[in-house]
Amino acid sequence: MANTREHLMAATKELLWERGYEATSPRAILEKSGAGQGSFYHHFSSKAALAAAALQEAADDMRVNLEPVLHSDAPALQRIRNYLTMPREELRGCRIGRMTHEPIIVQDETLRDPIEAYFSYAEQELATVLAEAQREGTLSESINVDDLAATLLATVQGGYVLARGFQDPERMHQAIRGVLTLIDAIEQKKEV
Amino acid sequence: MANTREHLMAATKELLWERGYEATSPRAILEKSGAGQGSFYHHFSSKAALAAAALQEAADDMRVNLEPVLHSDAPALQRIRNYLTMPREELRGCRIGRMTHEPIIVQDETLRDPIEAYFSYAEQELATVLAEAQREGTLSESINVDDLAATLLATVQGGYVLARGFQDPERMHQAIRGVLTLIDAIEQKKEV
DNA sequence: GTCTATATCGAGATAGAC
DNA sequence: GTCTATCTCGATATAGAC
Repeated sequence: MANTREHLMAATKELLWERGYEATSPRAILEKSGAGQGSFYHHFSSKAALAAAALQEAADDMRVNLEPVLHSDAPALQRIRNYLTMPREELRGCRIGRMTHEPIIVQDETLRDPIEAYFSYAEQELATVLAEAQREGTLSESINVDDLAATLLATVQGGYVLARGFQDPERMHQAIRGVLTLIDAIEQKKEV
Repeated sequence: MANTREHLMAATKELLWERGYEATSPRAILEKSGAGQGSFYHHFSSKAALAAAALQEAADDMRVNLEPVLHSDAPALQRIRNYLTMPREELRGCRIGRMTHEPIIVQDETLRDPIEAYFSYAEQELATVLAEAQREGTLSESINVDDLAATLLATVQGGYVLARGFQDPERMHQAIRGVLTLIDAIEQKKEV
């Protein structure tokens, strides 16, 4: 197989999402990917190395999903709403955010890097769109866009936590609706 | 030791907070608690049974922290602000929320129960205080208090995720500031 | 680049003495 | 109630042949 490496990566991405890092064993990766023992340690020096590569890919996937939503030709504040309401796998949790509570991930530079980079990217992008909304006149200039961007990200991340805690996707939607209501309430109507 | 059981519980609460369920081994619990093998399985039938008891206690602790903040004699909306800004161990994460991403926790009724119960309690309490704010005239009646309560909880939970992802407590504060700003913006000034 | 065999260690629990 | 000994299994690799 020329693409054994890809198979290993794909299996690892799935397993990390489902079980996290510690609970994902090389054995499980081999079974899911169909690769053999030898292939694993031929392509990657360790479980950590494979996981780091898989996390990087997962973060890239998420960027690819986010990009069109925040850069459509809709008005800025509408793009923010679109971000908040974009389809999500509520019960599976966030592939990136779910890793943050494993000490081993947070302590290992290589493993934490893709996570921090993704969050950083997402906050930046959101803040940029919020700043556009200010220029368009729909968002008050008095709002700190970096803070609000963090709030939006946090609401989504926390929404996943609630959905999983209750085992009910609706709990995430509820949190999202709440923040949408706040945004509606502060939206400045443009002169006509 | 008459209170070996308590020592086991206390050690487990700490370890669950720090490492989560799967990564917490009976061995580690014994070392931290100072108890011996025999005591563990004398007092608890399994690791899961001990963890369930420990999670229940942790949730109770959190209730005890929350209660005075939401039931002080401050105006309702101020109590909400106090909730959002109460001191937290940002980098340690939420003792309850951090568990939600472990499949084994979510699948086991006994383990998920204390988590769901705590979230349910917190949402209820927040919603009640928000409804008081509506009666006091500082919060618009058009706001759905259940949705907003979910948003507040989610912001805090997501704030933990961000703080851990960046390994920076400030990231949580940022998210909190953002939602405080929104609340300030929608607050209805009472007639004087 | 992939395979099978082997090694070491800790997890999670049981057994039976004290 | 607590102790020490023991058991079984899976995690995470390494070794060396093909």
